[in-house]
Amino acid sequence: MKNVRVELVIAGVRAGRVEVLLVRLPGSVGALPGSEVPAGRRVEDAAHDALAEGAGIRGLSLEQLYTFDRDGERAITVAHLGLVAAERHPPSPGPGVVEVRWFPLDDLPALDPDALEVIGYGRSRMRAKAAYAPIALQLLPELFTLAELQAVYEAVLERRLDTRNFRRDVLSAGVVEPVGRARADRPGRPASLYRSRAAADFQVLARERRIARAIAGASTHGGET
Amino acid sequence: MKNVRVELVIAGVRAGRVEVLLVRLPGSVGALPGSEVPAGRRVEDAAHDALAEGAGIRGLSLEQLYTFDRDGERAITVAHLGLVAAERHPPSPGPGVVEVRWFPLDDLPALDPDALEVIGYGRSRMRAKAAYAPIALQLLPELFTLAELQAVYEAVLERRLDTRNFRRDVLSAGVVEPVGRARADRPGRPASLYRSRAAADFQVLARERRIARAIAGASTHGGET
DNA sequence: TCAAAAGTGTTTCTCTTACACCCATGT
DNA sequence: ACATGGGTGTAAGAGAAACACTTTTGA
Repeated sequence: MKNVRVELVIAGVRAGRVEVLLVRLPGSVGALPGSEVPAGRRVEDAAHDALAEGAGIRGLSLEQLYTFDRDGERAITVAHLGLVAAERHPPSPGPGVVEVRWFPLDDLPALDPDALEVIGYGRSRMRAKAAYAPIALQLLPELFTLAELQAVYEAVLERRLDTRNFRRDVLSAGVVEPVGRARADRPGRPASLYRSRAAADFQVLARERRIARAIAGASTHGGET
Repeated sequence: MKNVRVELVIAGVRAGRVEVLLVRLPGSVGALPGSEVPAGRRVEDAAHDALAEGAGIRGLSLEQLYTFDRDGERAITVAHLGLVAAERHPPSPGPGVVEVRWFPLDDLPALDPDALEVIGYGRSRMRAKAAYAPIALQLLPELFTLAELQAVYEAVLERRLDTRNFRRDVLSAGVVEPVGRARADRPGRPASLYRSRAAADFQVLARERRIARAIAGASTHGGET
């Protein structure tokens, strides 16, 4: 018998940076959203509960990351990863939570080292997954421009992509479709909007690897060795 | 509070087939080695214990696979994967175990569906890992021929590799070194023996991907699309 | 008319794949 | 001598990467 906890790495991308959701509990520094798993509750359900209760975010699809067992005494922690469009999920602190906020990965507040390790796992998984699944589509609102899509990939993969190659590959993969309208709010030529063709089913099968590779792997632009 | 179990997928390769270790407990069909995790024991340590006690195999490096929580009531199961050279680890049944044996993946005995699912996870992980880490070196005895190495990859990847490409890639990757001697026990030209240059550190870093790809990806020979 | 972002094809190169014959030994 | 498995190089093709200018809008 052991105490079992869930912890959540909820990741989004904003302004070209990957961000994670952190909560602050009364009298403590920042931490990942999480909770104890009650005796009769499934671990995955408890993860959803913790996210809903701690940060007011519901209906996300969560993926198990790793099970940590640090000391053998206290509890084991089953870490999960969730990807969301940050702008569309303004988090609201639940009961017993002082503050919930997005923090860029490269500008995290003071955190306990275990949480940092969990975040590291999340970041790796995210990057690895980008290589075979169109995760960027989960990180954007329903309508987006190809430049925004590219920016998400660049943030996740931490390298610059070549625009021409990227556009060619994404379009020929057929995972997005143009909505035709164009923004005209900012200076510069307005971009056409697209939406994911995958619609509801973001779960990409392994045999669709070719598509995923196209969308993920689009070539670099003078990257390092 | 929940009961926590460990279960182990111990995989080897023999005669060109991937095999897993199964135990038979009194009055039950086959099952994966495993046990409850005692309260004060780390999960990973418990996994090593279960393998030592159930099958008499020690000192293996184990990798966490996934944490299963099937019903929410009984227990959660943290599954692990271990790779071994089957010939070098003749399993011996521990106390309370009727029989321990290697079974080829394509010829498993009656098993409960949960165990099959865990084995499926192990098989996927193994195949995926072969793409970026030289796992085949863990599946062979200390000295081996390149033909044996190739056979292991073919078993794990479930496709045939082209001998010339395979040898070129493996040798140019520099992960093995010739020991120079040659067997002369069977008919045919004796093969030179090699050993892993990685010696103790089988843990291959991500940035060595190029090497790993070389050893893993060596080209197909008229495989299917 | 200028600043700002969007959009568009072609060429080079590297990596992957395909392929067939001679060599060394045991019987 | 022959049967058996070991060992070797090259050429064609596919996929990845590099590269610069024109277009459309707001200010």
